[in-house]
Amino acid sequence: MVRPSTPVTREAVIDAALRIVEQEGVRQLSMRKLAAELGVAVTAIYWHVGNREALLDALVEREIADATRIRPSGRTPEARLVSIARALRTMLLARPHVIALVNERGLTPLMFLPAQAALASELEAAGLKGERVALAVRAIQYHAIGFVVLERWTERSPEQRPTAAELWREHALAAGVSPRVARDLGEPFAPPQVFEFATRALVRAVLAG
Amino acid sequence: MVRPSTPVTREAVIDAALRIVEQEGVRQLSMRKLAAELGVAVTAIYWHVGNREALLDALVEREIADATRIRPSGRTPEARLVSIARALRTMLLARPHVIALVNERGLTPLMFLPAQAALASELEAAGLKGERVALAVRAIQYHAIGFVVLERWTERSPEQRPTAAELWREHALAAGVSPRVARDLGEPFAPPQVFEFATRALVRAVLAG
DNA sequence: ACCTGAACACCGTTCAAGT
DNA sequence: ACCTGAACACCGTTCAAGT
Repeated sequence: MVRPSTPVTREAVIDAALRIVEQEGVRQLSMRKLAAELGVAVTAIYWHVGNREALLDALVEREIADATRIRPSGRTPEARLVSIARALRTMLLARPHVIALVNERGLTPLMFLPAQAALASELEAAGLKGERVALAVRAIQYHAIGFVVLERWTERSPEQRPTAAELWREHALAAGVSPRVARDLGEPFAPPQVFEFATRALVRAVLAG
Repeated sequence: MVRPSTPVTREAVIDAALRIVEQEGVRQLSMRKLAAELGVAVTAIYWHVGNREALLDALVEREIADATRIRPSGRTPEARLVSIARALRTMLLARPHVIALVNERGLTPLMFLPAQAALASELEAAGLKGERVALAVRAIQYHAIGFVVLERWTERSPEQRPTAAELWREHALAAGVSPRVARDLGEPFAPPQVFEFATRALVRAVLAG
């Protein structure tokens, strides 16, 4: 993986680090590995970016700059609000490893400001007033972000050892749940479908007051 | 922190590890620190628990065994469903560091089975049928767990550098949001209140179909 | 300005050896 | 059965020294 004579720049270091972080996760990013990949001594990295912490700062800065502005689409308030939540989900799925880093660095408000503003604006346009607006903004925001975080978790985690299906086969009757529902819960589910369903329900309830 | 002559048992190792994990986080759990705390050589730990990974397995096993069964309370379906979500939140807040470990070890279905069963049972009792039941179970489950994960994140993260208040002071007008709402969004919020509001809204919408 | 090698204080883990 | 010390292969980081 050693690139012989290409001059190493700060940008190149950040590029390489970003690649490792996105592909293998933050824990796999070691200064020595990075140096090896760039074909320089470990200490050269330190000259360019300071240290590991500062390197992660630089990653985060770049990712936040890339975060696209949110543009609501649709004609009804419900559709427009759901479209914001959907955009939030898409943005987070495209930046899997960075969210935690952003948060550690205290830049979460900055990152989610566009989405918050869009939600608030739509909710006011839909007629919501007073303290209910901020409450509704946060409810939708937490719902969307929390959902995606869990969704990513489930994707990344290894196969579950007692399968959901196995568990539901054993416990269905004792739990007072019908066979049909027990079977459904034992099967894998499509996150986008659940996200759409839950978001739509939440938005509708929030608009109804 | 050296306990001189007390015999070190497997249980004592797990106890000490659990204390470190809950107080300082998983990353701070090092075999050497653990050994120092117990007053033995590092390698003694290995005799008792195998290795670091196996030690974390043991932690998780104990925590799952401690996870209390969920007992819905309240008279209306809405109240009972909200009470399950609330119990889920309480359980997770009491076990901050363990959720990620449980998930890495593939034991998530096992941990959340009681809550899933309780939700499914209540939703069927409320008259929901067919595929909508499993969909609703997952919507509520993801909502509750996702919310708490974010809530913990926000608590643990350092002070945010551009304050939400500062950001909202600058951007309020450009974003098309009223001064009142901008001020509200610039202030810190009470997670339990938002959780209650969002959960109630979601549950109501799910029950309405 | 940019890079190197040596060194320090940390890790997790293995292994032969002690009682 | 239970514990030790030495050793190995890893970390992040600093520093004096090179061009």
